[in-house]
Amino acid sequence: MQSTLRPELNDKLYLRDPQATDLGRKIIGESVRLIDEVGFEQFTFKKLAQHIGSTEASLYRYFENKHRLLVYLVSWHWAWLRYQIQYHTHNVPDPAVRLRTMLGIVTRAHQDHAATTHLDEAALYRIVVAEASKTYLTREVDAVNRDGFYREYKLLAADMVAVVLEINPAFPYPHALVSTVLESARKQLFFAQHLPSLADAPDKAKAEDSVLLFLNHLVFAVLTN
Amino acid sequence: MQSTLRPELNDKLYLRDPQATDLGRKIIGESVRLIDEVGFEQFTFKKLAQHIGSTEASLYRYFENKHRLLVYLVSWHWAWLRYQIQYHTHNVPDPAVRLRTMLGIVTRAHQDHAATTHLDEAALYRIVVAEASKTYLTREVDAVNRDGFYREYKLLAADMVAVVLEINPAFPYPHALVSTVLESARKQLFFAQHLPSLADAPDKAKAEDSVLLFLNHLVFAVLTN
DNA sequence: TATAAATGATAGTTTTACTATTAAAGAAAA
DNA sequence: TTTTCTTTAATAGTAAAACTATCATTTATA
Repeated sequence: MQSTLRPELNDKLYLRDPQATDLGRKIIGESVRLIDEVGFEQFTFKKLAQHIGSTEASLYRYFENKHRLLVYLVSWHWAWLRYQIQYHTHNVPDPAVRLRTMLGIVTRAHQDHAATTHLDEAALYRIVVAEASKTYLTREVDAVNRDGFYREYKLLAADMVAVVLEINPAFPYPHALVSTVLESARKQLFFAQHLPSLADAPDKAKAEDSVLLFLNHLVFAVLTN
Repeated sequence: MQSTLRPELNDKLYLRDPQATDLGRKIIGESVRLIDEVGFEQFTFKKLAQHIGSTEASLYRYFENKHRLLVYLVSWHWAWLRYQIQYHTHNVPDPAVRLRTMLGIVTRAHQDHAATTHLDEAALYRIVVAEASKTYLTREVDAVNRDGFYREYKLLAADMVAVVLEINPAFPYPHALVSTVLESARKQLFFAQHLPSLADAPDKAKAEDSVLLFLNHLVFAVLTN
């Protein structure tokens, strides 16, 4: 899986490839645990260095700053989702079934436990839910976008748009629908945990299932109307 | 309008009521201009103090920190939208028409130019689009929520949920639908400006109209299915 | 006019987000 | 096996951010 996923990631995301060295892999693995624990705002390179027994200066040789590291982690997640989707849909002829599978994977209701990697995927997903918006809600969006840093997300969205159009070629807002669904998947999960009156998830522990039901209902109602 | 809006805002949002004093109103007015200009991350109390000819220490007497100030500004916006909605829907019998009006106001395609206040509403809306998520995407969500800081947003959402249920009382995900629409309204506008491949807004200048069309399509397709 | 409250001026602290320098360690090449 | 290159560690330092504290002064209020 590693060799399948790694080369996909834009090499501008980092200064030095973190997957290529021991320290680099420690940075990735431990940053996921730390950000999940303290949140992105409280997360600093200094703390991370302490956790892995290294120094701030060394970390700066891998990532320009912590924001870039976040973009890297989130991109890794999108690439990983995309891989899972391709794996589970590549020989499914019915586009509706494929879209359903996609939604399952995106909400993580359908989880792959098989190929576990060196990083804690569940923790990474929590990070994506709580922090992914911060990758683009900055003044530097346009500059960052120009460097292709949001490629993984766009590729995932494009794959879904293709299926949407296969189901309903006349649907006039495929891009908006897909990005709304992708954003909503995370937001609804976050709301279920923290602002439950904004969601419809009666059971916090099974929030992912409720969100999946909602999104399925939403998407298929819109596309078959 | 001021007297209608002001008392609605949770008084825990601030340390000293900014609407009650000259300095307070300057803080609100100028912070909207500054945040719109430099973005929330680059915005500091020091810069704001310089802009209004005051000092950092004085600003800290009004707001605990810049995050609370952002929550205040965003809450003001939600309260203001809610006021507009009530004004424009209070004697409209058809819930579908009311919902349509609500969506128009929420996307700001339908604008009220009449009651202009001491703050730049267009700038505030840009702030809401780009920064509102940051009001709840923090480690302190739960604590902040306990203090009722998200009340205005929830009230707005509740109003919309009521109309949704009036149109389709059997619809199983009214809260999720409404919060998805509210979030999507902002996100799609942001995407239209910065990541256009994630939106369906051919004309950047008229993004609000495209977003409104999309949301109307989405909501009524889902509710009448 | 006395008194309280709000603001301004000034200064100081801690933390963050870096950058720079030099030394040590390890790997690869000669 | 020595030389050379690259990577990391250790240490130190800077500028700015995010506050807090103190006290003088202005402004409002009783």
